[in-house]
Amino acid sequence: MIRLALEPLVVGRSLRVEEMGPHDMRARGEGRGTGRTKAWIDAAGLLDGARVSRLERRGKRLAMVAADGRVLVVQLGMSGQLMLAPDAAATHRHVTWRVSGQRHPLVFRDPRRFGGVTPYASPEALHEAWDAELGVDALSVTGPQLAAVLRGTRAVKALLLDQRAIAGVGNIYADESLFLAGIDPRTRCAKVGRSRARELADAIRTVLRRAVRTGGSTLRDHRTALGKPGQAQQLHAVYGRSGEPCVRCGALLRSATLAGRTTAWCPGCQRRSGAVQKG
DNA sequence: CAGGTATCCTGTCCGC
DNA sequence: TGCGGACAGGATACCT
Repeated sequence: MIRLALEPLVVGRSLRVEEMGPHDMRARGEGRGTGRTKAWIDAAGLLDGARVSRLERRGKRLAMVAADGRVLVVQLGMSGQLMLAPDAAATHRHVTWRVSGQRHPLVFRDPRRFGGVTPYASPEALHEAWDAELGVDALSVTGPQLAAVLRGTRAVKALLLDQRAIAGVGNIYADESLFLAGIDPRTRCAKVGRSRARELADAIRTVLRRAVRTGGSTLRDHRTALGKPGQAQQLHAVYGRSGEPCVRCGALLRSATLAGRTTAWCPGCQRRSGAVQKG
């Protein structure tokens, strides 16, 4: 979504770092302080004077690849925004780039500072890192690919949140995908058979494509790269609806903490694979 | 190995 | 109106 929206606005254009926020952000392998660390200044300033040749995305990470080979990856975390729009909020801006030929700057802002930027010396270095840290991209995951990582005793919900297994699924869309596939989030990975793995892969692609098409889920702060609220939250069948009746079967939706995250599901529609369901 | 928990931050909402 | 606490879209370090 963000990549699709920004691509026509920044590719082929040059960047100037116009402003840097007062705080440093997470830079891989570095701690954070209240002031600016050298790592942060190096990362945030990396694309100063660079011409953007393309944008690449895998999972939740977006890479801006410069014509001279420099690469800057942006991760938004929980509250991050990357936008080129007239109404980008002025607070919590961490990097502001002037984009040649564009009236409005490109802004990376993130109130909670869970996001960050990571510099790479080349596209090769970028891909090497991504291959090591990220699994197959969720927007195009296939049944066999998912089946290959569905091993072990952990809950399938935990696997969906593991970016090394599948890259790009977060808490909302993990729950929505499991609902669409009719799988109980507590199901152990190894209990998910091949056919259900395919159904889950289909569900993940469907849910994410829908979310991309509708601009993502705006619960509060989220905005598209053009500054508009998303609409995907209107499609939520289970996320944030614990206690309400299931849209499919009417049973009351349950919730529990799983893999450290609030998890909602329908006890009627979603079942554990394999053995007979038990309380 | 895998699960739970704490941690990094700020903003918002709710109950008192 | 103010205040404390719970909670939030993510990721990781560190326990057990």
